[in-house]
Amino acid sequence: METWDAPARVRALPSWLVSQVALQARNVVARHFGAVGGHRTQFTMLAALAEFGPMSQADLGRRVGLDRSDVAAAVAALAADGLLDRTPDPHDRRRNVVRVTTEGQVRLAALDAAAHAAQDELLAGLSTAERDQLAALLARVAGV
Amino acid sequence: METWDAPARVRALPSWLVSQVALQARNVVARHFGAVGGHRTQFTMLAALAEFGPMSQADLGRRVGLDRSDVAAAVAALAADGLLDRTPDPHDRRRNVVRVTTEGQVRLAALDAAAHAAQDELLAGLSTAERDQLAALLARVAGV
DNA sequence: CATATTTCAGCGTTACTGAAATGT
DNA sequence: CACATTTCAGTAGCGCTGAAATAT
Repeated sequence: METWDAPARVRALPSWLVSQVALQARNVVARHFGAVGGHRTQFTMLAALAEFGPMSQADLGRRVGLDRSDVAAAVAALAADGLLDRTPDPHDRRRNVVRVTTEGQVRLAALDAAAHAAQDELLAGLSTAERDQLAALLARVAGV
Repeated sequence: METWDAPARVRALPSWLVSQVALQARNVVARHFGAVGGHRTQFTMLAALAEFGPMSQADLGRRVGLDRSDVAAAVAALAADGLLDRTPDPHDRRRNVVRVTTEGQVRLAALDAAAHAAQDELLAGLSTAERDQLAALLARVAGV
């Protein structure tokens, strides 16, 4: 929580501020997810499969904004842990159909709780109304 | 500017939103700085030296939140380009005293203009009041 | 033939660690 | 002796590219 008194020209840039907060967020979230034995990528992928149902790896990547390449690696790791199930699509044999297992749903619940705890720690200095305001503004900039 | 319809659980996380915006910011800023022939790191370092005067590399790193290791490399590159001047401190011969050159001040002005253009592009969807609100909230979370 | 999917090997950037050399 | 500074070599996460193999 040290303050390094950055130059005024830098401190005034939203792009710099958002990068600083993103760095903090990355560290806080990684620590909370790590305590449950998971990663940021696992959470987004399991959440997408739980919400939208089984889909191909390419669709999964497009859903959560992850590269096809990284999805392949993450899916392989999650499948190895039994958290999701990867089977060839009989209708289009280029594809793998990916679906969450029961074990995966348990992991997702744990990651969800960890994610919420991380938000509380990250945004400890803001009121509920301010958190909502921040989230709304960020969502508009992100185009989400 | 594609929207991939992320899962609700993920989309609602400020930590995820801030990371998405930080990624956009990184790309926009890199493009604008690149057009001037510079980097994000150069800007923060030159700005700190211009605002606070000559200092050691360690102090410079603490100012702008950069690692000692990365500062050494960046200072060497900037010194090679004549944008700053690095001389041994006569009072403490472990240290290098770093100061901006005239050429460095010219580059800083160009980077400053590029930075502002990048903010405009990044925050195009927000009003001036909303940009200020976002910056204020981010500054509080960042602890700056 | 053009296009799409999965997979792998590798790159660039950012933040960081560990350790050596030098000096206070 | 403990500590600080500079520097280098190397690591980890993240986002990405290029290309091969496979299938539509």
